Amino acid sequence: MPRRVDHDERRRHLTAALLRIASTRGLQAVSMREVAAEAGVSLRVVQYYFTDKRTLMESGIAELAARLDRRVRERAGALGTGLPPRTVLEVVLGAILPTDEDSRADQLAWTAYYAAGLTAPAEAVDGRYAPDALERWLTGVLARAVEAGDVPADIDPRIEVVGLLALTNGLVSSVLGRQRDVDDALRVVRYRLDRLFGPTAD
Amino acid sequence: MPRRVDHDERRRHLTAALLRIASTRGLQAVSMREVAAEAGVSLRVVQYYFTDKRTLMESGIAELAARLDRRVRERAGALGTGLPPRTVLEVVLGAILPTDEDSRADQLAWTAYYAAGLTAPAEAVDGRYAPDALERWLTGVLARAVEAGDVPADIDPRIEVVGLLALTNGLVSSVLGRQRDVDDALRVVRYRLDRLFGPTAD
DNA sequence: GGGATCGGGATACAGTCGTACCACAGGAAT
DNA sequence: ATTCCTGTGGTACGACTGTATCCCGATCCC
Repeated sequence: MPRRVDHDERRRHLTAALLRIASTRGLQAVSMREVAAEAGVSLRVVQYYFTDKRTLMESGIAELAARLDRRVRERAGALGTGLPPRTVLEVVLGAILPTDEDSRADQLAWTAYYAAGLTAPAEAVDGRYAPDALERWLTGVLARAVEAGDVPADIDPRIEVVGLLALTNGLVSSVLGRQRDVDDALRVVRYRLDRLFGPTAD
Repeated sequence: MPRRVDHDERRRHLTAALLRIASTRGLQAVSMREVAAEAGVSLRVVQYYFTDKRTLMESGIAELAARLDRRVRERAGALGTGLPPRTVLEVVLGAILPTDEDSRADQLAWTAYYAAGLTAPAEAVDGRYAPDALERWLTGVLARAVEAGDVPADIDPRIEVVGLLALTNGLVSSVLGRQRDVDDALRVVRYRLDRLFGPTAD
């Protein structure tokens, strides 16, 4: 059989299998054997590329964080710089919402990891995804909007952004739970932005 | 040995033990044996009062829903009727945030159940907690505030309330994850209400 | 007083889990 | 050509799981 093997490629394959299980059957359905079966390999292979289950799980959350981060970064980057702040906010917040099946699956897995981390501080989600960075970035964007007069001068950019991010997270949760669909969630976000930026000059 | 036993009391005791485990060590740490140990009884007793594990778990989420509901209802009720809408909203949303150790524990358990329900549709959280009822109630409150002129006439009470509830849920999540403390979260909620109700006539 | 029933102690069973270990095929290095 | 190392199949072990079964002390009904 194949001699020299690309370990990274192998690991990505297994990690993808792990996340597929996590997003469809939950984190408690993730066992080394299940991952092996999902990836179409033997248990030994999973053991070989991830010595521990802990290592395996960490690989899962790392990949997840990378995916979510990439999704936001891609959409923001695809629009270039110099966009109106209102557009930046809408695009970034919209990128967080689970708009297609892939992002829905990732957000499901992310939620599972987050919940697990809440009651297992050791393996917490921590600053992996670094929402703080996002928070700081958007706060800067909004602060510039204040200076430009796009937005009432008496707002607090920091608290506005914290609120917008919390709002979006809350909407994600309700979309995942199917209490609301994505379009409704987007409508709520746009409504908030409309009220923040005044009458829409759309 | 005690002969006739209060089954409901027994079940409440066991359910409390279950929730204690769920909120500290997570839902995956909940086994019949662990619940028995936490409650100081034998495995057989847990089996006796909850034939299934499924039954046990359902008792847990039912109790949780009752607690969260009671918390909101108590605080709102303690203030009587005829309060200004702004106060009602602040009190109700504040009652959702985990302000003390008990409510924090309950929200942790709730989050665990919610996450589990997302990937196990069969035993989903469903309409148990009925946030829809809350949503409708608050929408009515806000609609009356519009009529009374306490609030800009061009707002959409329904979307405002959906946004406020999503915001609060998002804040709960970040408070549980210790990215923010409760006071910060309360500040964000009050800030939003200030912007909604205009200059605070505090 | 004698069943019958309730409450619960003890233990067993089959399954799944993470992990460890042994064996071995086959290219790499010498 | 021999040796060594890498990748993988198979399997075993001990811990834990939910569930089932057997048993018995105590109280209630008659």
